[in-house]
Amino acid sequence: MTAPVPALATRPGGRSARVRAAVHRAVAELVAETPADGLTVPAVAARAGVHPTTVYRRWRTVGELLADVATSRFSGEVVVPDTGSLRGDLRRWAADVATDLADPDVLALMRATLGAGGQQGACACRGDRENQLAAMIERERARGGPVPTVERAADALLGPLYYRAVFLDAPGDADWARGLVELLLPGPG
Amino acid sequence: MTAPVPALATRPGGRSARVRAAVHRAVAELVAETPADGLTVPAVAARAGVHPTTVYRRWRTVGELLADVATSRFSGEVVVPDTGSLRGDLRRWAADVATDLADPDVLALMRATLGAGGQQGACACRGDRENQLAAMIERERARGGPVPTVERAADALLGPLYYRAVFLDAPGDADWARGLVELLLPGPG
DNA sequence: CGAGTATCGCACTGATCACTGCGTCAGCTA
DNA sequence: TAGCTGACGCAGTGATCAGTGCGATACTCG
Repeated sequence: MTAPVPALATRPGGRSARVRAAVHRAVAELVAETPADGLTVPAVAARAGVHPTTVYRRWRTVGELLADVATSRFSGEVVVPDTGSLRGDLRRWAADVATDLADPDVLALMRATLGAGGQQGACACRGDRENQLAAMIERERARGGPVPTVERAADALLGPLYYRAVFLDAPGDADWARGLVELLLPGPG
Repeated sequence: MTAPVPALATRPGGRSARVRAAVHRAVAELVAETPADGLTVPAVAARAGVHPTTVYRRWRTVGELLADVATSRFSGEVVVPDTGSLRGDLRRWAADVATDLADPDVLALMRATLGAGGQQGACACRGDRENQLAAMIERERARGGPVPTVERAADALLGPLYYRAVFLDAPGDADWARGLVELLLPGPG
């Protein structure tokens, strides 16, 4: 958790960044294509047009590589909206998350990361979703409105969203995701 | 989906069943021990005291093997309670599921199955949890009580339960699981 | 623009894995 | 108890993978 990508800190620009991007793209493509396993370092390197040695050096194992890719993928795709009310923020945010999770490639990446990355990979798949949730709730609290706990909001929103995406074949759509918010927040819809 | 274990149908007793049990136990042990990946057919065979050829024949790939083990593991561990009321049934059932998911070995098996088994593995991890939920709800409906849809119950119960188990480090305890039921069912707690 | 340093590519090795005929043995049935 | 069928173990092969020095290259900083 201290330095997932030690190389990027010392030399951020130029070829290193290019190699990193190519490897990330290769991982995403291969995970989306291959059924499930079979994701090996030589395969990733060949797809990225990079020597396998490079991948072995920068990322120790396939699990760390997947966790790194997942961290990048699940951070920044969804932004925290600001509609003026907690209900509006959560509705838009939940719909965005649901849309993001509906992508089969994202799903494949998440499953592969869970399998190979262990606990670290699982946390990478959450990205900063819980932090975004906390930010929206905190903003509402600053406005003086009644707010649920972050824990409860995560149970009511992230739980169903991720459960459907990972374990069911049919990911929820945006309307269903917005409905989750109505169940979480009492009062007039 | 037609015949996950073709061998068991024709010759259920004796050595075949013994081999199957040994392989299942070996998979569970190895998944619990090894960090994440590295689960190979030779390793499983060696742990089970079985020749690798046998594993290759009965289960085509590691993914199918994991899906088979997960199906066995996640079916039958939790039974449908019958307390006389939907609330009581769900409370006990949710607590049982939470307790089951708190086992790190179960968690490791689930993550590995998700990673290697793809969609089939994901369904295997649910086991017959949704069917159990549907059974409890259907029984309450026969009693004439108000019931939520199975979909909503799954979102409110299985969603948080599985989300916490897989993506968070801290699985929910039994009290928290019972609290989920109170949020699902309106009225007096 | 030049020196310094980190990163990458190349060639190589040991080890492991996935997979296939063939003979043998155990379990079902009459 | 005897015959038959199917599952298992054995030996072996081609292929792939993980991991390691060494030289070359590209980026950063003074």
